[in-house]
Amino acid sequence: MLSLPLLRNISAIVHVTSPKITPSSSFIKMQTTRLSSAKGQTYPSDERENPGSETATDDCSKKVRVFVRRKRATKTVLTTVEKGKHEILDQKPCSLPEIEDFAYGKDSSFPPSTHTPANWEKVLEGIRTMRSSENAPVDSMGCEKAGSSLPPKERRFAVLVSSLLSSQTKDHVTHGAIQRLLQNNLLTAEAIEQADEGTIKDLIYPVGFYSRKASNMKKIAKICLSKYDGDIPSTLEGLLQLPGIGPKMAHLVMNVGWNNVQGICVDTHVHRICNRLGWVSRPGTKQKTSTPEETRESLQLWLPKEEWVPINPLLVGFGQTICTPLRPRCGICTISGFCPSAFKETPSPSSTPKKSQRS
DNA sequence: GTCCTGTATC
DNA sequence: GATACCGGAC
Repeated sequence: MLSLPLLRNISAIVHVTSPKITPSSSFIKMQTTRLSSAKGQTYPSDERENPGSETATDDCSKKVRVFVRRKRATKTVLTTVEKGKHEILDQKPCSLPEIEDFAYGKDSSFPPSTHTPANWEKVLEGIRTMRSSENAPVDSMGCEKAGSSLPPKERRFAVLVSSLLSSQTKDHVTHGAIQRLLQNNLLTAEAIEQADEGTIKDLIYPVGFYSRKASNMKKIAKICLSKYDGDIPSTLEGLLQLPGIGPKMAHLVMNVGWNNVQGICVDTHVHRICNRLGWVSRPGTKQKTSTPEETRESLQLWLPKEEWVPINPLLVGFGQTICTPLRPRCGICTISGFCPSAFKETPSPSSTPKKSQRS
């Protein structure tokens, strides 16, 4: 697991323009094969059924080219803009030992993304440690795991409905609603399509926005039946077409329902914490991102893909217990030394300092 | 009063 | 960016 930590979505192309550098060139070629084959690895999957979607998209991948000429080498880091078109992210001279470190996977700062924040691995490790001692609500339930004993198609539908119901709702409330739907055999597209909306509303009460969600469940069931043979959409685009399913839930469903990681599931906690840590910014600036979607795109530019799934529960739990929206507990946070926002009055979130208004 | 792993609409 | 959607817990 710890070998080649950063290379999962990186392919390396090494052009040796001069065969004069005998000691290193053959070595580089040998390693190139290994690096290239590391690309395209998909996230561990226990079920191989995923008709419409492609694993491991290239939209976050980087290509690294190392040009060796005489005694000088240049590293060029490219990112794929669209098919066949690349954009140069970074280009600078490097020494041959540097190339060897890269080839062996020792050099964790390479490729030198302009977005990669310093010490991010230490920060992540620190948060993991804090999370293992502190108990967060997110750990107790995990509502999206609902229906894990069901057949695949029904399980996926259960995942979709759980996600829909879980927004702005405590996990145990969501869990109860799912249990009631299950007991009434109302957790398939067919059943929901036939059921009365009022019945659904009563069963899912008191989840947040239950009325709107009951209505959305009916619409979703209809779409799943007419377009997907009662299954759920297997692509991000398809999921986003469903009423009540936005980017956060669409990525969650792709992750949990299809074992297909298309993007990071960014919610309010991930959004807030990444900005506090200075891990994300508006494109081309140092300003904070203003929406979770902007955060997702910024984070995906540098965070290694193997962290894309675990980052969510990690930061959610951290955000629920320590790095809270209002008055974060920087005093007990072990990574405050790395945090540019530590011990500062949080300026951004809903700051309406209407205190001292009393006569 | 404020908080809740959001989404859709204005 | 602001607001409605929803109600319960603290």
